[in-house]
Amino acid sequence: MSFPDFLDQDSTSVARQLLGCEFVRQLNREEVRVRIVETESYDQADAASHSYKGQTPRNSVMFGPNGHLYVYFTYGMHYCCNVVTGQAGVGAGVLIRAVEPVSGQAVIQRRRPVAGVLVTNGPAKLCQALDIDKRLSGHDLRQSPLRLELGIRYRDDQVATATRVGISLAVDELRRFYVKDSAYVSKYARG
DNA sequence: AGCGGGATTTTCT
DNA sequence: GAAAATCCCGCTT
Repeated sequence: MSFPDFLDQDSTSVARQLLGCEFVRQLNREEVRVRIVETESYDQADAASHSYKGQTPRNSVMFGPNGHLYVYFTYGMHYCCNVVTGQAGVGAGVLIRAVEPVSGQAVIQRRRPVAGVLVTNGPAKLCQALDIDKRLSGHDLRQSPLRLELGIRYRDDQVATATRVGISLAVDELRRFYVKDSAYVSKYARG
């Protein structure tokens, strides 16, 4: 598998295309592979984005080269991770909201001893499962110990578009994408 | 199935 | 000093 070649595009377009891509995490000689099934896009013109008010020490990774990982700490307790998109100098990225395990389930289970889909069906849960924290913020996803690879490709009829979760600004924008038939999605649109 | 609160600390006003 | 791109538990319908 190879590294995605579309990360220089608009973050909303990238968010759709990241569905089906895979994270490969090296943890103490063991490999964990997960497939991305839910994403949200953020960029500088977006009032809900960390980058909306310009570059700060916290969000500076979003303004760097695409293909790096932006990890932020929130609610006093949780880490969430983004794939940085677009051109350097512009603050944009895609929040990874849910993944489904492909291999290395035993390692995930050890880090998150909960049942079923609860292991990775949310942005902070998957960071806990994959041992992602601030140490990996700014990491280049072309390299170990955390790589991003092309995986499977979903057809448009397998993908739902929806509003984002957990924000109070720009709440109506359709910037969230998820795989309709995945049990690991954090929140399904009502209907 | 849905609501409400507590945990806990970084970041910016 | 308040809010935060969340999660988990307990209680109510």
